[in-house]
Amino acid sequence: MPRPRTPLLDRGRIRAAALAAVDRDGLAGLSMRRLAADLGVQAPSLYSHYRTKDELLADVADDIVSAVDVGDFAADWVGGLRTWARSYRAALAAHPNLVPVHAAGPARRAAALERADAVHGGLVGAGWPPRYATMIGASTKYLVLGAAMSSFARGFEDDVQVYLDRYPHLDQAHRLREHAEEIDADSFELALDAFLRGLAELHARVRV
Amino acid sequence: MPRPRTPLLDRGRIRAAALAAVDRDGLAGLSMRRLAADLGVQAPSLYSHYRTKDELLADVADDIVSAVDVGDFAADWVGGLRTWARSYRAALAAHPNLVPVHAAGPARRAAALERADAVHGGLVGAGWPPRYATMIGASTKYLVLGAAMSSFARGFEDDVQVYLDRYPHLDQAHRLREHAEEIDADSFELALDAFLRGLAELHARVRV
DNA sequence: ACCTGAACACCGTTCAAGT
DNA sequence: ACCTGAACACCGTTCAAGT
Repeated sequence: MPRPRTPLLDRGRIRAAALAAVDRDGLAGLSMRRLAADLGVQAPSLYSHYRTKDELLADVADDIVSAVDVGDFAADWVGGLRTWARSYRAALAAHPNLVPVHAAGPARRAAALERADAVHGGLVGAGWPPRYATMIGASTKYLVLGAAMSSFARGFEDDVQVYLDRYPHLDQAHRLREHAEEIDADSFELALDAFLRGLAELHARVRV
Repeated sequence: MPRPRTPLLDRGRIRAAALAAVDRDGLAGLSMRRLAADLGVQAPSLYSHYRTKDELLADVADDIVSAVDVGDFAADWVGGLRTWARSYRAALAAHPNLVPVHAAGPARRAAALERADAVHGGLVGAGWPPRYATMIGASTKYLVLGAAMSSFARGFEDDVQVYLDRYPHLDQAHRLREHAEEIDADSFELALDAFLRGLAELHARVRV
């Protein structure tokens, strides 16, 4: 096979194909060989563009985080946090199989670091002591990552018999799956609302 | 090799070795071959006791969940939630590499289902409508799983140079790692406190 | 019933060779 | 510079054979 005039691959095409494969087959279902096959090349060709599979996945995750909105801290910090959390959760929930990669932290991923920087700056600018800004950033991330990854509703089986008899309070649990998306979204909104409400109370006390 | 008088393996020993291996090498580092070697047998021997690696991991996860305390709902639901969330987070954080397995949901794991049942019953018994009880259970699980898995503080590098210049508000981020445990624990307490405070406000409104 | 060696169909990654 | 085939050191799981 002669080397083609224009390269067969580039990093963008590899990322797009990897994301599609992870959405389709799950994180465990992604292999460099299958990904290469999707792109019409052999597996080792990928290593001309990405040094490892992990580096590729980190880059895919950073693409997704680019859609997260941290621009609402100017007016008030509660609104800034709410916009951040909602857009963060929406971005992650669109590709739930990739959430474990986000969980690894920003480390050296540029888009993720820019967001962490903006959130911290927004909170400190609103009067939160740096230590609290760190904790609030962490807390919100816990909520978003937990919500995006764990899909409470999808964690139950839809077979009634599994829960009947032994778990009296779970007699409706088999119905969770069919409304999973709605329940997960509503649960996240409830959690965010309660959390921000509690934070606002705390804010008054911390400023003195 | 003759078959020994007493079996070399049993499910309990396999689970204990698997948990130790996951704590040591991470979830990705666990292989049935290495696990078998740790136990002094060949890999296929494991399949006389567990049908698949996934089934083994689900069982290990269920062992861990057995330590979670859901017995505090009798007096008041806020205290019940707090005890549940704290003991849940502590149990998971003791084996953070295993959190993705917990994230898969209770499904058919007995200990996990008993806890889900008790939490739902406790909340409904305290006057929450079933729909809210579901959402509160989900919300709390988001917080716990997110906190146990993502370790906000460990997500940053401890090299100063990585963040300097480009991310002005992250100028202290390289210090996060050395206080990671404390920061993660405090952040979780802050989140739980704010969340419960907000829920208490909501409770008053929902009961009318 | 429980354990073994051999085998099947996979992995991520490296490397010398081709253009 | 980019892609290839071959190879290395692994995987989870199955299965016939042993006791």
